Amino acid sequence: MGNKALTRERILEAAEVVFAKKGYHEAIMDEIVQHSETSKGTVYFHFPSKERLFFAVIDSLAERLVRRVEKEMAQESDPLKKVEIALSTVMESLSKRRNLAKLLLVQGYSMGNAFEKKRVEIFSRFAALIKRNLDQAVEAGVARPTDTTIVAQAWLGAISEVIIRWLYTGKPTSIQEALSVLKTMLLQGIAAEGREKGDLERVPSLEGGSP
Amino acid sequence: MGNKALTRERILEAAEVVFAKKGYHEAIMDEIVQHSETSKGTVYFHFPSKERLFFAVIDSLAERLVRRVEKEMAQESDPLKKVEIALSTVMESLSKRRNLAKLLLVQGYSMGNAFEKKRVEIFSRFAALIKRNLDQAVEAGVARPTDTTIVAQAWLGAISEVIIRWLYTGKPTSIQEALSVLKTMLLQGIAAEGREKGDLERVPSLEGGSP
DNA sequence: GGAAATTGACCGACTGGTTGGTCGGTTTTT
DNA sequence: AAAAACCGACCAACCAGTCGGTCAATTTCC
Repeated sequence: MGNKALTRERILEAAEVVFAKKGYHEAIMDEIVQHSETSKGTVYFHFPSKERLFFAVIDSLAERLVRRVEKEMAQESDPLKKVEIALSTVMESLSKRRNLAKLLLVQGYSMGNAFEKKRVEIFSRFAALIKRNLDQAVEAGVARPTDTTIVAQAWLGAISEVIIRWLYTGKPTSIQEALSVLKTMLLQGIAAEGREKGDLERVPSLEGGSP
Repeated sequence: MGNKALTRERILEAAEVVFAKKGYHEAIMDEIVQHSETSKGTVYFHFPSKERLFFAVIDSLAERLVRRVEKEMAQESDPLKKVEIALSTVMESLSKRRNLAKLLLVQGYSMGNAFEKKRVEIFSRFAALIKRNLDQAVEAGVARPTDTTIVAQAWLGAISEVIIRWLYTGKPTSIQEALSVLKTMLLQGIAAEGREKGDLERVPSLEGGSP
């Protein structure tokens, strides 16, 4: 088993699972070791500490998600649509992968203050992504001029909260529906006054899968 | 110093400070003991475990905040204004007391999964408070009909996120300003279509203190 | 009234389980 | 044969919770 990168990946995956399930403190290194089918020595050969391992997991997940959002957005040119797509993509990804959601939205906190920097850093990446397009929407006159930094943050907070609740209580049963309510509310919250009715109605519901 | 209630209170206050500063796991019982100027035996005489002590702190803070919000709302009868007041009061309280904000918004998570129930429970109290008045606003035709449960949750999430960021990065410098941007956005997000312009503009900025 | 017993609040030295991290050694790769 | 990757038994620090005990205030009993 001489493939370094592969072993590293196995450890990362095991860590993702265990951290998501247990949270930082309750995740025991030995469990990650077991789950990764390597050994303690190996884990510590690849990652210098529990903390760094955790960060590596978060980073890699966030990276992938950002990439995905950027890719989806690139398909579209209308700024308001771009924003919509960013929202949809984030919501959809988080609601489809519990581990991802738990790690990015919740478990980080359980590190205590050590995590704050990291969390701010990661949330900021998404916020920046959204803000950029909000600004364009404002410029195009389709969104009301406002502090887009705050709005972007607030959006993430809103999404985060609704998904967290869903993760832990199972309510609402249909997260898709909730997310579409959410999206309508968020978009209306920034809409320019003179917008036509249709613009908000035609929100493409996050695809509901196959019938 | 034979006053039981007083000692209990001292311990609660010490715990509030230490938990807010360090988070659950990094808060060491001995530090709370020291800070409370009692003894380990006494702390464990009043609270059966670290976890229970933490819950007691949170509960007491949440209780007080809910009371305050309810009291403020009682002054007003217009449902939309009530909702506004609820928003303002929560925002103001959280932004004025860092300990409160940290404990209610952040540190709870650091307990790991044990806390989720509690957190959901507490957030739900506030969400219910907001939802109730949103429903009335919808009925009165001043708010667009929508899933008010989701909206209430989302609002809390948005507030929470903006305040957390402010707590940890100090940005934006003026949280008051941010919160008023936030409030405008949230209220516009639920406004009924036919609303007059003035209704959203006249948002009473969270009092900015004395000049 | 007051001695004796009881109770309730408080104290802090100690402990034992838990768990991140280490290290000497082995296997695999180059 | 040197280096890189891997292994897992072991260690030591940390800290929540315990427990034997003090002391003052009440209550009981003569």
